[in-house]
Amino acid sequence: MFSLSEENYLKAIFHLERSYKTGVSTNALAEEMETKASSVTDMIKKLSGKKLVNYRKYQGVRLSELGRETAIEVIRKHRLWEYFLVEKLGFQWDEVHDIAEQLEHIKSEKLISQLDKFLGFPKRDPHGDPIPDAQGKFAVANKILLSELEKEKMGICVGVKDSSVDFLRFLDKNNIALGKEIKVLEKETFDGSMLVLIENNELRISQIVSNNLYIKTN
Amino acid sequence: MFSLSEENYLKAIFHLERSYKTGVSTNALAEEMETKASSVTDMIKKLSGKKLVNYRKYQGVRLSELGRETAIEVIRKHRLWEYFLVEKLGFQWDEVHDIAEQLEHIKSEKLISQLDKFLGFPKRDPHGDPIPDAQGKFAVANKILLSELEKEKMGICVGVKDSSVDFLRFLDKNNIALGKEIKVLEKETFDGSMLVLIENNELRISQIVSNNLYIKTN
DNA sequence: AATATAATTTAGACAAGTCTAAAAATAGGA
DNA sequence: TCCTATTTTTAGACTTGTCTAAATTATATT
Repeated sequence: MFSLSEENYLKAIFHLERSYKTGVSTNALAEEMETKASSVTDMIKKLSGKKLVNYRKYQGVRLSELGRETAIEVIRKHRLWEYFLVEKLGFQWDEVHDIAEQLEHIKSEKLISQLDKFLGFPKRDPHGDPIPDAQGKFAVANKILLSELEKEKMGICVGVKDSSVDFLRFLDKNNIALGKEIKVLEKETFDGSMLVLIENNELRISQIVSNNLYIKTN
Repeated sequence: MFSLSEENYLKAIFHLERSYKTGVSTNALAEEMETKASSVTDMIKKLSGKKLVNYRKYQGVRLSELGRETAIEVIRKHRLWEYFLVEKLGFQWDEVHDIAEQLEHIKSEKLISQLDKFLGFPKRDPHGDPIPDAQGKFAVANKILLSELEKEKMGICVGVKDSSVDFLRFLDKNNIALGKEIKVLEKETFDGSMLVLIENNELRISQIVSNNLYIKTN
């Protein structure tokens, strides 16, 4: 249907649209795709010709309905494969991204529907991100950043914002994992750090970390 | 490491080397790859430059040691994925080839070793073909064509030579599957057909079929 | 051994996706 | 508003893998 490159662009635009509500700029897309702005312009024209994006010169791009559906389908595949790699093949959550980047481009509807069934229709991938269902519907977010959690309140780790290998390794090293309960003991105003309790261990956490960890409350 | 196209050529040369012991001809490779002879020549030059094949103009190609190892690694991946699709995801054996053609090019050593372990280190894929182990060793063949089986002798179906969808469908329709015991009741000399017994059913089989079905004896 | 036919290679072109360098458009500050 | 800095687009080139058409080499037949 669509090429590997086209799918990757659609995915990147989808993710960037959260921050660029009025349209994703060429430079932002170039940085996300680790390529040059001129290459982005070329590809945008192609996507536009295929009715996958809406584009007016110098005004940035936005996904069309078709483009959004396609992007969500790729994201669905990516997250299902990540779940498979962790739950069935015993990978760590910081090892799966690059492999899923390849697997997400395999073309077979039946493969994905059977995989979904085999995995028990999981709702979230190992990083806590929702897995779209076959109709493209996401589970609702219902999560806040740890940094937004008030003193003395508690919640459960449900996801990470930054899923870089370094950050995931840091979390593992400090025994922070999805599903674990976390309680805010103290918040320092001057540097934004906080003291938290996780499995009876007190831990001081920087603002950078608390800004990258999602918590489900109540 | 190597491109998708390069891997496909190596795999094709590997398979053709069984019939073309002295070197695989350009035309044979072109037919196998469903491309033109001139494209094959171009690619062979590239493979030769990468020390994957031995090539002298007009003399056909043969895999180098490196080329053979690479081809076997791709075949290992293909067959492990086929096994996964049938045994874990519930696919029929005639549906898996095209999907495995895509999955075989995913690059990750750990993915394959973990998949192998998850599947219980299977020795044969759903078509009865041996799955090379991590060192590239194949299980020994020990099989003959049904057409070579003598009257009154019996054996077990272990594989197919032609794994076209049509042929696999035909086998399913006639209740012939891998692992089933088959006995030759009669052989007709004039048309090569034979009467066989499979699960208490008598069945007349043409020579074309018996030439495409592998049997393990004793 | 000469010649016709078949197989193979070469030459030049094309599409996809990328790049560099230059041109054009936009945005922000005086 | 005008000018400058930034962003974006265009033009032309390159790589990979493919193609057609023509040239070359090998094979087979007499």
